[in-house]
Amino acid sequence: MSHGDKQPKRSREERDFLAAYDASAFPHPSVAVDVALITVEDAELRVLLIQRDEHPDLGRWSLPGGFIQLDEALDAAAARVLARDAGVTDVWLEQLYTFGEPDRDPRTRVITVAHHALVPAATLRRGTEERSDRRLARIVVPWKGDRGEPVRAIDEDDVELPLAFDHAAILGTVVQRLRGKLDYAALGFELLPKRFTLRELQEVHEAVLGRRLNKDSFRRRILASGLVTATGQKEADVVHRPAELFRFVRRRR
Amino acid sequence: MSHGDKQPKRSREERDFLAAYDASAFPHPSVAVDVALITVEDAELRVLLIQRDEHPDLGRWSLPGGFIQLDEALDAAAARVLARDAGVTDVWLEQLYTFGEPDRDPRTRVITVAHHALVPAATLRRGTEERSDRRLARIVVPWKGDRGEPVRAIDEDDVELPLAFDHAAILGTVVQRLRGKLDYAALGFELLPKRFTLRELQEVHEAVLGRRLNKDSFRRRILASGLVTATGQKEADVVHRPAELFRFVRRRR
DNA sequence: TGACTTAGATGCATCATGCATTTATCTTCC
DNA sequence: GGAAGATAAATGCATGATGCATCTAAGTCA
Repeated sequence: MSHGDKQPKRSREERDFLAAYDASAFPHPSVAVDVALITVEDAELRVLLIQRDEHPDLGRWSLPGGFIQLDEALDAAAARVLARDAGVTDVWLEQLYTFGEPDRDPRTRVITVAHHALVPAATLRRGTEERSDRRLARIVVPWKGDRGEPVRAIDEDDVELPLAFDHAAILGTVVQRLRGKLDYAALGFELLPKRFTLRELQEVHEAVLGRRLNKDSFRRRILASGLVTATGQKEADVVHRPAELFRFVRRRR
Repeated sequence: MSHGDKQPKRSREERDFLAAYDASAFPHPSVAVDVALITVEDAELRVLLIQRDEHPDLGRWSLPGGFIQLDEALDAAAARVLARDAGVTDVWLEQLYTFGEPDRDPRTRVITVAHHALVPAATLRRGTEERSDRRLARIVVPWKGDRGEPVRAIDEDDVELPLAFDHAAILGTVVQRLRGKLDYAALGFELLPKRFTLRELQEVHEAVLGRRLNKDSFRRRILASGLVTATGQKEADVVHRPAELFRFVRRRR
């Protein structure tokens, strides 16, 4: 996102106004960020959840999140929360949508700027030590297409994890947005290691979209896009003909 | 957007926690909404701008906006601002993106949840009395595609209107989003009167996309979509063969 | 009445997609 | 060592969408 128009020169009068400005003259809401850290493992869409150890919604599962600091940009707050709670840095991270229903948090008015982040499963497993209050939960999407309605989270033992606040709705919006962006943005690569086969890329796309894709058409489309290039290497340890390994090529503008 | 998970039953302990919660324990930013009210007139994308009569950025042109109230949903605040400053209600209105760079407002930390609204030009001209501090400015997009970089605003006398705060960047994001949604969302109809010709619809699409479209392909695609239906009426007062008037049909789910 | 303009239909070449078929290349089992 | 089983990867073809050219229709205006 592009910000930072150069500041105009300010008059003496305007500087006086700014010096006298009292921001506390009217009530302010709390502003937080929540981050849905998404990965694909075993051809299924997953998200990192943390069990709340405080009221409200104690015991329920939530996205990593926290209140923003007054001198901190929104994406910087999201990156901070992600590093603190998930131990990951330098991942694809984008603002998603801002949730601000007056009653979404029982404490007080909390507006949350939801973000989503993508990371390869291998990176996440490496960074996330096993803690009982963390789960890489499967996202179960009870709708087709781009409706964006709430989703459910299921852990590895097929137990549903009750979600805190409106995080089921936030995750529904995450899935909706990812499905919408997958076609024209190079998202799939963010979920894969540096080298990958076209089948792995297709499985990632299918996990995000929640439907099967035609293999030949997918291959032709990806190869024609110029987004991948063959490495000359082949995958190993498979019980069939090994596929060629590709890597992502940043698109020329 | 789907919110409002039914609230879980709260324990006595949790209710005590909530009663004792002190939201003022840490500093809060200000939260505002800004609304880009977009229309298409003379095959050009336009936006309603208001000249600021207060510091900061006095004299510069800004989107309608205002601080949110503590008991008010974000889209309700956007609708309130739109009714107050533009006199329009019941228009297509959607959240766009949240802008929160720490220095985007010189007064204090102001995070703004930007929205965009679409309205037919005829409706807007009817609702907007002529005021010297209002302009329906042309949006000049100095980039192609979906880059989303800042844009410029030009009034009817070809005078550039300097934009307040980061509103040039907000408007750039508006154009980016509209271009992205136009294909798969029924946006064009929001910018047209109830009955319209396919040429008018195409001109709206071209104004949003900033490029010419193939006429035959556009006609076939729209007619095949099932989103429009012929009314049997024809346009009047044109110096050539009159085109059939169509109306929008809400898509069956 | 004819010039002018745009609407709207038709035909065709091109390209993307879905599907079936064939061959290639690996592991595992006998 | 060879056959079975799996998937990779290429090829061919039918189908549908798109871009483009052409032709006719239906208005206004001089």
